[in-house]
Amino acid sequence: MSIVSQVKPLVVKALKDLYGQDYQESELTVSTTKPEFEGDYTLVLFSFVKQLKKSPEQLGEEIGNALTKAHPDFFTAYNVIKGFLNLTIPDHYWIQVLQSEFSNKRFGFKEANRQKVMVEYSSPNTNKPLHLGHLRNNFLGWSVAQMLKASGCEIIKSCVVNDRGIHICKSMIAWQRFGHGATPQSTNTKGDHFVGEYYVKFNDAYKKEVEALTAGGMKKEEAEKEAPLMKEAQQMLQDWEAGKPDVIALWKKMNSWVYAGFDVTYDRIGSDFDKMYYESETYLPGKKFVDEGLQQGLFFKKEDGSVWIDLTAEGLDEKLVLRKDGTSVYITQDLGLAQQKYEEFRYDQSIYVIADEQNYHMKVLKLILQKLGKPYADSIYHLNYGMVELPSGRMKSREGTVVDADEMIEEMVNVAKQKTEELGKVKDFLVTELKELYDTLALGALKFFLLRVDPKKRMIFNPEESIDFHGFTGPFIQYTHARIKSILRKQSVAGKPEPAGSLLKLEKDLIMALEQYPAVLEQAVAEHNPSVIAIYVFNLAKSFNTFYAEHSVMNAESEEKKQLRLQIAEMTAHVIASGMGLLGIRVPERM
RNA sequence: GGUCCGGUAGCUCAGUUGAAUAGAGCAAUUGCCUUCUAAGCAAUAGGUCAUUGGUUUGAAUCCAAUCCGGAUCACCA
Repeated sequence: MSIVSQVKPLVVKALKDLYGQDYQESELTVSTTKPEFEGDYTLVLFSFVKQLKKSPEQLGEEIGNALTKAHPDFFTAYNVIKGFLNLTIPDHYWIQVLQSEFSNKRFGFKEANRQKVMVEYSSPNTNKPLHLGHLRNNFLGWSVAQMLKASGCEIIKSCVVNDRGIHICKSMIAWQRFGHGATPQSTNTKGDHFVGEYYVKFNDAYKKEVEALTAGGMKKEEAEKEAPLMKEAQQMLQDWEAGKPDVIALWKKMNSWVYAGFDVTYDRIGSDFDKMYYESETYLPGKKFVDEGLQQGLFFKKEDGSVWIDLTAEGLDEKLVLRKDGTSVYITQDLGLAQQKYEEFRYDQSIYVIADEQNYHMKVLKLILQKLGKPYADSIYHLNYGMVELPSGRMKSREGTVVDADEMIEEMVNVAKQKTEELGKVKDFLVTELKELYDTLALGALKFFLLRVDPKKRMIFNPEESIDFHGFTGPFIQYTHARIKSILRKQSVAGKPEPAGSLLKLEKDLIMALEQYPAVLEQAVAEHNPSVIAIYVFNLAKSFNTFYAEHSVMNAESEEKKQLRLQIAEMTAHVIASGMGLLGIRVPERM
């Protein structure tokens, strides 16, 4: 149990005993004491002033006095400054916390709670390679799943592959026209990049066709519809839906190239899935929702045969759920997929990791399911995150301003290699060890960079400045871990160390920080927010480095001190590794 | 235009269930490697918390209005 949750009931009781007033724990503000004041935890007194009709100073004295008298083992001192009661918790209490948890690898984690949570993330298109935005999605989804697992949930990670539609046909047309039988193998290109190039080629050629038509006097809008390439793509989509064998064969071939490419990237970044869904298989079942909605009178049919739902009462618009030609739209597919997922897994919660540009879509999806009375409707949670932008603005595939995921990782590995070589600390590493270290550092830097910011916020990525390896970064934390491990290799913790009397300030700071890990985890899970962990782990690492520069572990003043510091070091390493693990970041033993 | 999100140091971001002098990192300046890894530590400097008004003992945080930026409101997915 965290300190705060132990302090609060004692304060409530003191208030009751002293003034006969009942307060809820939620009415109390208890936080760690600011470093410039004496004490460990602080109670804010202002909120009682009015009701109890006493000055803050007087209240502080009375409560502080009562607490230290009633619990001399827990509160050893207090002071009152302005409206704040600062309480001191004795060293032996902190030492006890340390000794009971320092070797607990599951510190902060919870036992299984029988909650089943589905996390859908990544969800790529098969017509282009992954970019920086996808990486944010992947890292976020994977991390949130890991956090939920640590909090006791059973997790099903799923991925919906967008493998059908007009955009896929564009790549196919372009390859037929311009490919001349080239393959990823023959051109030595990663499959997803190979197909992505044809998507770009299509758009270039299409643009030219449109220009030619408008030059001939046609309106732009009309030209965009009449361009031969577009007509060809549309025809291909129809052929695909009709199951025309040669089109299906081409589609399968090109998709297999893309999947081979994706697999390499997923493997590299550590994304994995328990269940794959393909839109080519799930886009049809949604249609039965349309019948259901019509029967319930929830949907209505327009004269042209298209089906709609009226959400104006909810402050939204009329939303199309079925085209006039009877084919399904995006929302129809998603309705069907939600049902399919629920039938298969009977989840308690279903988390969709999708960018915030789809907030409206997800709102409508949930609303429709609620109106249809689906039992799983309320358990849908849209974990929305902001776009990753460049200093010049939003990334656009068509304008070639996307930061490609594979290239990004490669560049990070190069930076890691270069910096490591400059420092020259790992000359005795084997080639395979070096490779692993560079990967660990590169991905650590990249993941930390993308996860340290609140997911809900848009973030700006500046490729000029690239990603740093100093300060608030993954490598900084990884370095701290390696430092600790270096000590522990030289001197391991003895079996049953004795309490070491009083604590120095920096020792206590570290134990206090470590003690907060479970509470931090809880908050991060509640908010579905890995950045809470990232910030915490960074501050912990910083505290350790401050301590490290000031005090020696190996040459501590006494054997007791040495054991105490070894315990602190070991627990710090555990918590760093644990927290980073929840972010999907590995920590090296040496670097 | 409707709806939603955001605006904090030169830059990137914390802090937003109201609480002490608004915090980090980067960039800048300055010290510290003969003892556990200097990818580190310590220090200096940098702020009209978009603006105005309100609520409050107390506001970056809550409310209202305004300004600026973004997303979305497709028979695309």
